[in-house]
Amino acid sequence: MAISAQSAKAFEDHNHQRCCGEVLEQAHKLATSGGLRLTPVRRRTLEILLEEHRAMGAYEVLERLAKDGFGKQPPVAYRALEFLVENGLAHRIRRLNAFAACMTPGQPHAPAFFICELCNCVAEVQDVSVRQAVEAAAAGIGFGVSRANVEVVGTCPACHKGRDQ
Amino acid sequence: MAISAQSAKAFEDHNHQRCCGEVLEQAHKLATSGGLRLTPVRRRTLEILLEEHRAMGAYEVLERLAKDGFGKQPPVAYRALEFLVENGLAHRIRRLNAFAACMTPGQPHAPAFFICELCNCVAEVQDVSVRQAVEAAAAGIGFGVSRANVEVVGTCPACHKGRDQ
DNA sequence: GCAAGAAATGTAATGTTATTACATTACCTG
DNA sequence: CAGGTAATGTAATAACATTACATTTCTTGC
Ligand SMILES: [Zn+2]
Ligand SMILES: [Zn+2]
Ligand SMILES: [Zn+2]
Ligand SMILES: [Zn+2]
Repeated sequence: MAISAQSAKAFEDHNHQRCCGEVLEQAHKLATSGGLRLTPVRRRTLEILLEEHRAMGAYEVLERLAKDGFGKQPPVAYRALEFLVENGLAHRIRRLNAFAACMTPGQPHAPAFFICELCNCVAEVQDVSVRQAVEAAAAGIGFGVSRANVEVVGTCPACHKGRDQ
Repeated sequence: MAISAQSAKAFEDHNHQRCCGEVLEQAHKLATSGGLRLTPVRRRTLEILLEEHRAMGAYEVLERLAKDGFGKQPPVAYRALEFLVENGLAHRIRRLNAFAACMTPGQPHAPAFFICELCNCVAEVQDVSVRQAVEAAAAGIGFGVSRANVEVVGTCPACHKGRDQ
């Protein structure tokens, strides 16, 4: 049995201010050490994604950026988001046509996303056993994995509880 | 270790005529026994999806349907596709904004999709261990799973071989 | 410091995917 | 065959995403 289910901050009571702060700091470190340019739009985009543990559509991000004085056209948001995704600072959630900040930037990645269909919160979990199962299945059919999306829809602990009343 | 990687027809030499035929027959059975109405548009849509082991966009399906004398507007395709998905005769591949015929309709379902980024073919694999890993991860964070998307991008056996020359 | 090139940003236009709303037709049921 | 329900057809629009190109900012070798 492989190591499984790490903490899913999104579903736990936690100091979110600090939670964001840590991720932003980590992002900053990665930028300086890795030669990435975390420009104002990009940084602001990451901050916006970090505000809540949920995914945001590109146009929702764009609206926020426009209010903050950045450009008003879709490429402004899409470019910033693309940069974040390519550099491991955000993830794209295909199921939602949306983006979420990465909660463990810079670390080895095999994320699974758990999306609550009631409150829309999204938890990113680094789960080795899911990845291993995918790799094993791929090996069984001679498939070479380059990227895997694991997106699970259901109810988060809080909403799950509420529903059973 | 759980049972893993069943056959992935899409990646194997096989009698595809027969492969389609079986799925269509199975779909027909399900329809009659389950009280589903597999109307002409819906049946034709399924046939179109079955022609190749790849996913098709709704507008691509629509074009084909229109040529066959059905309606020319998006809802024609989207409705037929929605019907097929809801009744387990097709799957939606979020990663591709596209749809693929289900290769094992009527049977218990925990599909993972393997998408070749070179030839665009898509294999549907019923893999218990992937599902188990997802369930375990979910249990670990108190999440109640209702649906899971597992979509893996990479290279299929044929393309993988070709690339190593 | 300052030109030349590269990277990032801003904007307009357009392409692609998906849904809403409503009229019409086909189907079932008594 | 009337009355209700499910399915289909069409128009309009919404939501998501990309291309193309002008402009600015940053870097780098001199
Ligand atoms: Zn937090
Ligand atoms: Zn991550
Ligand atoms: Zn086949
Ligand atoms: Zn299936």
